[in-house]
Amino acid sequence: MTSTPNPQRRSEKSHRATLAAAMDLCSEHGYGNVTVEAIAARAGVSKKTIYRWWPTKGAVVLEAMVGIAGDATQFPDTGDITADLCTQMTAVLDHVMTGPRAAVYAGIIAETQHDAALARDLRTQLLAPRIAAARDRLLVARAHGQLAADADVDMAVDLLYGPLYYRLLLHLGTYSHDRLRSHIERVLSAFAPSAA
Amino acid sequence: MTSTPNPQRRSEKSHRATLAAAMDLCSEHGYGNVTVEAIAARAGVSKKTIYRWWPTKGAVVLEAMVGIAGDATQFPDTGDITADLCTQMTAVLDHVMTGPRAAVYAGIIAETQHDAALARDLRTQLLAPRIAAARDRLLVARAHGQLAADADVDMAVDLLYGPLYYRLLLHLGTYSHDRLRSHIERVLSAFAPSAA
Amino acid sequence: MTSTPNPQRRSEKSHRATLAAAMDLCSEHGYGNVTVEAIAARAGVSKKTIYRWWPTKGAVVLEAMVGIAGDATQFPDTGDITADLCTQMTAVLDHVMTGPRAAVYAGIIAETQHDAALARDLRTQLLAPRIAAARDRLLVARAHGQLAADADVDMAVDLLYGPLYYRLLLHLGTYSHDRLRSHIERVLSAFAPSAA
Amino acid sequence: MTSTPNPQRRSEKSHRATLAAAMDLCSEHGYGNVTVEAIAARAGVSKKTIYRWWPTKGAVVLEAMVGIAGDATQFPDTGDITADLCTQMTAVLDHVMTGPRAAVYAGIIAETQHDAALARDLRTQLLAPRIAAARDRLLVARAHGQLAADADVDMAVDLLYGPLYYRLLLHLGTYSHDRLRSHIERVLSAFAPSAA
DNA sequence: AAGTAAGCGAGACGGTACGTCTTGTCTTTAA
DNA sequence: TTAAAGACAAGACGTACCGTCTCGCTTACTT
Repeated sequence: MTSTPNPQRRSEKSHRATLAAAMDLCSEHGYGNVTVEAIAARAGVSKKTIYRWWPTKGAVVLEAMVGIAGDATQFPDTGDITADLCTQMTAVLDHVMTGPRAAVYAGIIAETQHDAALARDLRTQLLAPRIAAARDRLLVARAHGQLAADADVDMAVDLLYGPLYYRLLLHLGTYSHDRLRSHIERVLSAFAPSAA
Repeated sequence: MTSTPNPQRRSEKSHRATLAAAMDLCSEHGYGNVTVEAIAARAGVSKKTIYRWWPTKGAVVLEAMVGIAGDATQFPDTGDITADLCTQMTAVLDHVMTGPRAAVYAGIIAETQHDAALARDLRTQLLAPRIAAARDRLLVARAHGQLAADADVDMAVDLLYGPLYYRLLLHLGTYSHDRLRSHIERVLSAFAPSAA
Repeated sequence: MTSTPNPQRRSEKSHRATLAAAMDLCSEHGYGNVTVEAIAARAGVSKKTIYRWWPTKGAVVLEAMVGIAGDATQFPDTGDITADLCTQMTAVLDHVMTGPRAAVYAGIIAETQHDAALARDLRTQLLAPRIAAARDRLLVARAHGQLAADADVDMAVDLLYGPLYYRLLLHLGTYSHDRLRSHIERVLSAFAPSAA
Repeated sequence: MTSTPNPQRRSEKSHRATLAAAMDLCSEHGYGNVTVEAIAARAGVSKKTIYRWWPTKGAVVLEAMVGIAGDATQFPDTGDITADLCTQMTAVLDHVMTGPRAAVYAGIIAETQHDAALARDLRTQLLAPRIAAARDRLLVARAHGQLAADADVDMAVDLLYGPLYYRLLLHLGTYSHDRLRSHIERVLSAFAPSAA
C-alpha cells in the first residue's frame, strides 16, 4: 500500500480544479513551460495539496490526459475491421495528436524518458488498455476470416500505431484522415487472408 | 547566422572533452539527470565555454550522438533489399536503441518536445539524411522490380521505422534481431510486386 | 471580549495534556524548535483544540510556565531584607534560569519581541506581580530603616533583577548562588541608610 | 576553515545592498516579519547569494547591526568616569535601544535564543568588545582612585548594562537620559572609594 | 430518557516561506 | 586573448508549519 492520505477526505473540488488548470496551462504555454507552482496558482490550490496526491507534474497531466482521452478512444465493433480501425485511430489522431493537445501528449511521453514511474503509469493507464483493445478487435477479425489465419496481431498493432507516434515524436508531421485510411488499408493488406 | 565566435580559434581539446563528458555522463546517469554544470566539471571546461559553442545541453548531446551514430548507420546496397534493410536497421537497433545509449537517444528526442531548435537540428542532422537514404534505397529496389511499381516508398519508410521508435519511446520493449527481420519481411511483403 | 468557546465544557484532560506536552517538548528540543503540530501530536490532541483555547504557541507555553513558576517564586518576609531577597532570587534562578527551563523561559521572552499580545500577558501574568512584590518588600524594609529613607526602590528593583535577565538573554552565564548573594549585598549597599 | 566561497570574488555591491535592505525592511516591518525572500527582492539579489554568505537571516541583520552600532558606541576617556559612561551609554540608548532599531536589536537577541551560532556571533562581534572596553575604562578609573581599590568591575558592568537590556527585552520602558544618569551615578556610588 | 449542541481527534486545505538547485550571464584571475 | 573558475540574478523545486476548515464521534447539558 502507498503512503497516500485518506482519499475519502479528498476535496473533489480541488482535485478537479487541479486537473483543469494543468490541462489549460499545458495547452496555453506548452507542457515544458508549466510549473507545479503555476498549476497551483491557477487552480487556487496549495502546492502541498498537489504533492499530497500526485508525485510529479507529469502524474497530474497524465491523469488529466487519461480523463480526456478516456472516452474518446474506445474501440467499436461494427463487423468491418477496416472501418472500425479508421474510427478509433481517427479519434486518437484528432483528440491527442492534433492541435494543442498533441504537444501536451508529446510532453508527457517526453517526461517518461526520465521518470520510470510515470512511464509505468502511462503504459498501464493509457496505452496498455488500448493496445489490448486493438489486439482483441484484430483477433475477432481474424476469427471471422477477415485476416489470415496465422496473422501476427501484435505485429499488426505495431505497424498500425507505430508510425503515428513516430511521426508525432520526431516532428515529421501528422497524417491526414485520408493518409491514415491508406495507411490502415496497407497494413491490413499485409495480413489479408491468402486468395482462395 | 548565429553570434558564434570565431571557430578557428576554438580549442579542439575542450571541444572533444565536452562531447566525451556529455556522452559519459548521460550513459551513466541518464540524459535527464545530467546538468551542464556536471558536463563542464567532468570535462574540465568552464560553463562559459560550453555556452559559447552550444545553445543548450541538448545541442551538446545531439552533436555527440551524431558523431557516434554517424558512421554506424550507413545504408549498404548489395542488391538484396531485404538484406540491406536488415543490415542497416540492425545497426540502428544495436547502436542507438539498445543499452545505455537508448536512454540517451530517447532523452534527446524527449528534449525536442520543448525545444524547437533542437527538434530542427535532430531532423536535419540525424533523421533526414537517413530517411532520405532509406527512401533512395527503396526506390532503387522498386526500379529493379523488387517492389511493386506503384509502391509508396514514404509509407514503407514509416512502416519500417515507426514501430522501432514507437516501442522505444513508449517503453514497449525493443525488437530482437529475429523479430526485426520478420518485421522487415512483413513490411516488404505489403509492397511486393503482384504475382505476374 | 474574545470569541472563546464555553469554558465549562472544556476537556480538562486535553488542557493538561497540552500544557504538559508543550513543556516537555520545549525542554527537549528548545522553544524555537517546537511547533503547534508537534504539541498536538504529543498531547494526543487536535490542532483545532489548541487554537480554540490559545491564540499562539507562545500563549500555551506561557501558561505552562506560569503554572510552574507560580508557586516557587513567592516573596517571604522574615524581617531580614537581604535574606529574603536571597531566598526569592535564588528560587528564580533555580526554577526558571537554570537547566532546560532557562531556554524555555528565554524562548518565551524572545517570542514577545514580535508578539505584542504575548508581551502583555508575560508582563501582567508573570512579571508585574513579582516586580510589585519586590517593590513592596523593599518599601517595608525602607520603612523599617533598613534602606535609606529616600531610596529609589524602582531603581533598586532594576539593579537587582536587570543583571539576571541580561546575563540570561545575552548568554553571559548564570550567577552562582554565592555570586548572587554578593550581587544582592552590593545593590543593597548602594541604598543603605547613611551612617548616623 | 569554513566552506564559505572565495571572499575575494564577492560582489561588494550585492553585499552592501543586502545589508541595507535587511536594515530597511526590519525597521519598516519589524524583525520578525522580514523574510529572506523579501530581503533578496528588495536588494535585487538572489536568495542563493544571501545563503552563500550568511547562514541565516539573523546573521545578515547582525552584520548590518554591527555596522551601524560599530562606530557610534566607542568608549571615550576624558578622565571623568561618570561623564564617559554617560556618553557611551547614552549613545547605546539612542542608537540601538530607541526607535525602530530597538525592535530590530531586540529581534536579533530573540533569535539568539534558538540559534547558538548567532548567539556566539552576537557575543563575539557586538557584546564582548564593548564589555571589555567598559571593563578597561573602569579599571583605569579604579587605578586613578575614582573607584574603590577593591571594586569588582565585572559586577559594575553587569549593574550598569543589565537594567538597560532587562527593560528593553521585558518591555518595561526605556530610560530617559536623566534617568540613565541617575542610574550610572547610583551604580558608581556603590563602588566609590571609602571616605578618607 | 431523548434530543441536541458543543467539544473533541483527525487531518485535508490554502497559503507562505523555507533552503536548495539549475540555468544562462558576467566577472575575475592566470597563463 | 583565451579559458578556467566560479559568483551572480532569476526563479522553480519539494518541504514544513501556519491557522482554518470540515468531518464523524463522543460527551454532557437541556427539556
